[in-house]
Amino acid sequence: MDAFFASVELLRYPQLKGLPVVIGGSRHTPEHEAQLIAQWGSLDAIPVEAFPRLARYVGRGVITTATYPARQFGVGSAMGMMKAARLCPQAILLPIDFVRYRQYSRTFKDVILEMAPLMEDRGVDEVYIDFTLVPDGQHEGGRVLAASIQQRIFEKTGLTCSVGVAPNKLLAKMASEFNKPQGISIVMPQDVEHQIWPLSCRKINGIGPKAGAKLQGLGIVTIGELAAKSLPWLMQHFGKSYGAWLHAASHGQDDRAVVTESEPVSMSRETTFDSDLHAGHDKVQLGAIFTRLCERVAQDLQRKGYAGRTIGIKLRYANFKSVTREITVDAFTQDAGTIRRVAGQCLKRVPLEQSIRLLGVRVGCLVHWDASTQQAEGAVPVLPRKSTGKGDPLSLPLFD
DNA sequence: TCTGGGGTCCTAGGACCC
DNA sequence: TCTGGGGTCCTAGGACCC
Repeated sequence: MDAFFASVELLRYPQLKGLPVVIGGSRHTPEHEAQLIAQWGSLDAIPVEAFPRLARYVGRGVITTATYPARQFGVGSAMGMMKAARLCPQAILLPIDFVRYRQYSRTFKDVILEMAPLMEDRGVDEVYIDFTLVPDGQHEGGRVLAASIQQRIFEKTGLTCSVGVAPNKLLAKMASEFNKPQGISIVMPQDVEHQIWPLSCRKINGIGPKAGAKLQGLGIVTIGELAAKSLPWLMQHFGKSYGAWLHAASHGQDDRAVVTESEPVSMSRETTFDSDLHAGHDKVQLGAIFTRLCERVAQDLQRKGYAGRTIGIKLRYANFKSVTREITVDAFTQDAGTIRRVAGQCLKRVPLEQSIRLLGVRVGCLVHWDASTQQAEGAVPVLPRKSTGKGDPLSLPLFD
């Protein structure tokens, strides 16, 4: 989806079309929306001058999305708000409304599922679609189906998206970036040399800041330069696994399937404080936040029907260094009190001299859970045996 | 310019078992 | 007097993605 969060906001504030708008910082609340409607009659009646500007923002947030006019100023997602404010102080700042974005996410994905049932969810604004067996999926290299998906999504939501069509997910993802917004790009295997090789390595999904910097240090900037390196050379510098992957990716090779079903591995809640807190001085406040995080994770587990037995915490110090601790217990749980108790044990094993900027709680090793019977549903992972095996005929040593 | 929140996967060492 | 080989699980950290 093109500038997804911002585009959803423009649907309710059409008067902001064409202007630099960024989403981030605070959360949308129904109360604030009600107040705006009371004041102006309707949301689309609010004059542009009345919207808050980025320049006024004070705090720790990051930009989640910027409209294309805002991107002209160098503002982009994941950028700190204070930096963005310097680059484009006049940009209009809107709070994040995840509830609404999820609704639009569900809608556009349902549109796609009607047209092409093999769809892999890649988050709130992105999917992979298998065109292979869809009627007309091969017409004009996929362009016809891509265009009709775009049109149906626009009819249902008023939102635009960009589509990349290619023989695998790696290339399709890259192709989808070529013509944003509202673009369609097709990459055939024989196009890799002239369409992919000139691009920066960082355009490959899976090469991030660290790998990108390491590659640059080795004199490799473009994908073509990466493709020119031998497999043994890459494995020598990046390890067997990642090296082999780099080699394949640089040649446009990717055999991952489109995965239509998946189970969650963990659920977590975390929060960054408005200002740093200290375990000694702010004990009461931290305790309340900690308990609240445990309650929220428990609530998430219960709502979605899961329980877990690995309970962990995350802590980020004022210097941005993070530590994690986790404990795996015998019994699965989705209970806030149990989570709080075990997470408390984790917290005891972490140094607390420094000030803290973030606290998080995580539950992993999940199973489907029936709250009424307090039992796992379906296949339960086998718990490791705690016994020494003494007296168990099946565990007699084969040799000494 | 100090950097959100929710995830996944990988690596590597140690415990423990046969 | 230093000592095999295979496996799984647990833990901590880190890279990366949306």
